[in-house]
Amino acid sequence: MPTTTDIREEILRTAHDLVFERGFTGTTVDAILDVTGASKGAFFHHFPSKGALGRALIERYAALDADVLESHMARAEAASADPAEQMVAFIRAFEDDVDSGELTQPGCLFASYVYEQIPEEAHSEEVILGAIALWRERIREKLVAASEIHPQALDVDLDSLADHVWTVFEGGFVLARATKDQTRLRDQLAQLRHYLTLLFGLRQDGDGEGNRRKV
Amino acid sequence: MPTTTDIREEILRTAHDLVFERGFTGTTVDAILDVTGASKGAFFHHFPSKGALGRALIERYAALDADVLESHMARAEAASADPAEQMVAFIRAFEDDVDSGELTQPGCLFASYVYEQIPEEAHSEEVILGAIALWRERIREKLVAASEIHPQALDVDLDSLADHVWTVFEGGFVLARATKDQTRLRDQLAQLRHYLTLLFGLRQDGDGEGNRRKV
DNA sequence: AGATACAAACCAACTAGTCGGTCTGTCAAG
DNA sequence: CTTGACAGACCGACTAGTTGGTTTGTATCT
Repeated sequence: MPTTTDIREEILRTAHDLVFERGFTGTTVDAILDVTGASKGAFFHHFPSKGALGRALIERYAALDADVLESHMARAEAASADPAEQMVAFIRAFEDDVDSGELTQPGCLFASYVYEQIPEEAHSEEVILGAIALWRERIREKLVAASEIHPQALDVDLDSLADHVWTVFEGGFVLARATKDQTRLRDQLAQLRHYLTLLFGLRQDGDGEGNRRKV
Repeated sequence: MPTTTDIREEILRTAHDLVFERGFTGTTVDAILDVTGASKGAFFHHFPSKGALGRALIERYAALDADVLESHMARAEAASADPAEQMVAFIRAFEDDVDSGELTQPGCLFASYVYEQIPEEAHSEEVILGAIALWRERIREKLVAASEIHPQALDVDLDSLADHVWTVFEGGFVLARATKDQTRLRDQLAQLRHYLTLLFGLRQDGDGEGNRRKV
């Protein structure tokens, strides 16, 4: 028995898809209504304004993002006790995601928001900043631990190195979007992985050469 | 004596600024008119449609982008004969740009376009793809030459490594935009530089430690 | 005269948001 | 068990303002 409030989730879902590919400003309320089949009354019953939808969207996205971060990190932690190896496994987990076609369309709602003017009432900046900080902190603790075990080949700033992971993701998203080729994202993540491998002096792992074979 | 057709350039300039911070869809023709003081007739005299403006904007941006690529590469080539050192100098040139406050607002019009639905008639994809290809090729030749001199510490794919430079720029832009802190972009470029340094086994250069001092 | 480079009023389509009303379920009184 | 009061979810026509784009007119230059 479907509860009535499913319609809010339905709106959120389709709104996410539309905004993800057309941008927030480029997505009209009517377009969302057309796809969901919901009425205008229903929409504005659940969201006081379009800006409020924008807020709900990034919050939802940030929560999903945090889940992915945590689940992939947990997987990496299970794979090895060495924090440096964990970071490598962490990155590789995302590469595997791309290969297994996990991501339907690459991209990041944060970047999308950052390049647009989102209604003030959405207060998207604080959500985005929070997400960035979360990645930074979670990864930084690994890097600090890693640098205590492995002598760094180069004395790099671990704060910005932590950010670097996020950065390569974002850049990879843009590249994959522009070229419409998801494998480009995976290759970029591989480069990031190589950097960490070199920095912490790890031996090359499983897949033979540092490169992926072309698919 | 200003020629009358300056108004087209004026429109282009202000449109760039507005689109750069609000996105293309979020920038109305009227808004551009308000800032420039131009009339609607003037606008549609120079541009058959808003989509045509979008086209002119990326073309212009791509040309500027190519100039920056070439000028910075030329500077790097003048600094050293070693292609690996040139790449390092190339990256550092951009870091210096950030430090000297060259960039008023960080970001990339390509990324902005990629995250929006731009009118078809703009054919922005081909321009963006061309810009990416330009960076890829110009940098790849350096990397290939570098790998012939310096044994790579890790056998990475040079094609995707060439893309990686572009990727880190794009990611750095998003990071700097989200945090409204340009130094984050510089730090990300530094990480990229460190990666290349490690990969080609270069000695650390001028500024002592691999990190920048905090500003 | 004819082309170029504008200006300004104008338009149809679309925009987010509103508003009166309906439908459904719940819960308490009779 | 029935009835009636009430609340939340939802509908869809409507509106005020905005959107990209057009039309008509005009001044200037060749």
